[in-house]
Amino acid sequence: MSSVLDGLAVDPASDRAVFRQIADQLRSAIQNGRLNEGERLPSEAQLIDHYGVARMTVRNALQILETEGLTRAEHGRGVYVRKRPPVRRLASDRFARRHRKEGKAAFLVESEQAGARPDVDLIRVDEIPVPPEMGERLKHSGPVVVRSRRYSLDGAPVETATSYIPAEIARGTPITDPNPGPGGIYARLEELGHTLERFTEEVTSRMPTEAEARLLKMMPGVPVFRLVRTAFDTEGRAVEVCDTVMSADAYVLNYELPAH
Amino acid sequence: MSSVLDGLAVDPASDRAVFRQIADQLRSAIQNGRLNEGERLPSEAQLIDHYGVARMTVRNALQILETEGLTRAEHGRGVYVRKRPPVRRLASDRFARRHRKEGKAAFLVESEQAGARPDVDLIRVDEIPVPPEMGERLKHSGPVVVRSRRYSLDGAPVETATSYIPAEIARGTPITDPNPGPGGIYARLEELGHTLERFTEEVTSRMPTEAEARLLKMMPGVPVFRLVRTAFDTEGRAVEVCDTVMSADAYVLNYELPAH
DNA sequence: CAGTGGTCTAGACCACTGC
DNA sequence: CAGTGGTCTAGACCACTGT
Repeated sequence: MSSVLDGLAVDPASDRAVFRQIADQLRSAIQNGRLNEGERLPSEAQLIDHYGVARMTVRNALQILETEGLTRAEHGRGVYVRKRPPVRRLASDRFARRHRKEGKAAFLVESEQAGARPDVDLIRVDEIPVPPEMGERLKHSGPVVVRSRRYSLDGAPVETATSYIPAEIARGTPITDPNPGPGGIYARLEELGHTLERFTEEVTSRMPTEAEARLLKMMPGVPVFRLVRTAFDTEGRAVEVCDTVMSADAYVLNYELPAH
Repeated sequence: MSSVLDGLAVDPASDRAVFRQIADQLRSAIQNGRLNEGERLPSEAQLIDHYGVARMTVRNALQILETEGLTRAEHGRGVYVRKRPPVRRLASDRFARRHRKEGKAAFLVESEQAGARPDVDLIRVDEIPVPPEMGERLKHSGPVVVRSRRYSLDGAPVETATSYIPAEIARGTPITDPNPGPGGIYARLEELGHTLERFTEEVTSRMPTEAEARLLKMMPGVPVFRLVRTAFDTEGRAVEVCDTVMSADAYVLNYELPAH
């Protein structure tokens, strides 16, 4: 019976805790390919037998790997080496006007290029007093129209987005419809005379909240990107802020910076 | 004796596991300010008494909060609500030539603006065969000069960076010195005739490896940004790739995108 | 020293999966 | 059904902190 555990043992006298040593050995088995993506790890019972330790010790070791995002536990089935999901690469020109000409919103265009089936759900439109953070970004203190929605690829949720638009701009326009029409809300803003000139994006990363983990069906050990984009028109006015939370394992963000 | 636990209890009959209920209650105490930054949580013993559960149950609850980055445990002292560290905001024009004119490297300039004491250590310069990923980015297959270093702010490590420069460009120049001189290696590259025209940056986020967590002295539950920047000269040639790993709680990345 | 968290043992019962 | 991971109990000894 050959196994990934062959020849592996822990040193109870070591400074390093036993459960960390076990985690180290399983981690390197994953990293150098003795355990491949999607393969099952030895069961808890097997690890208990092999290392001669208590169940808690084994479970602490497995928890480390799960927290690092290397494995996922499936109740009743086993612990598996996690597969890396297909990633969505965001180009720095993804909001360029030429991509809107086709009458499609950014998310749909990119998904098709990536060969994945896109989906949008949980669409909600409201009018509320502007939240303080968004008021600062918009330099606006009146009410705002809030559009929130969730995006999925091949049925897996990857991103939630919430847009804030000053109500005086959006009220009574297709922007307040669940489906704002071809080209998305940026196309509508331009039709309303707010020709878009530039966007700023602010990117942070952290562990998801419980609510985010549930909405995005996230595995433990995966962080989120928070990306807040502000759209400015040619008069320098901020006309929209979009607050996006993305499962970080599904994204690569690309940006282009000038040298001058 | 008033305490944050006053009136809190768990429902053993609930679908939600007891340790998750305890975590939920502590989490909301943190989020709505009944427990402030830097304050100590009730000790394990107090939680055991209050909820009438075993120690493992309490520890599982505390582990959730630690994984979420909300608390840190200090051996022998207690469990504390984590303070958010000062963040470093990276502007999209941080590599603009005008910022080099003063003869300072980007990191030093930004740190001074932020009012923090910068530090660079663990500097290493080597010449090695190009690693495959970097070869692709550089479109280069020969040897490369590798410069690695670690940056700290006010004594706290925040970022490691490794630069790859084709050896035919860097060999025998100040780029191979531990201290490459005023303006950093970008200034040296321009003196060598490689006027820089643009940079691309690729941003991802994930949990740190063990080695990264150690080097950056990271708290559990904090992800890292990986930022890979490629510098192109006016002839369109990639002259440097810089592979950066940053403690995500210490950074906000800002980018500017054109709309056309 | 007492109080704290870190590690570990040796069980128990449960819910889920696949045969 | 047997095997898996999920939850929980009730202890033990240790290392670190502050008084």
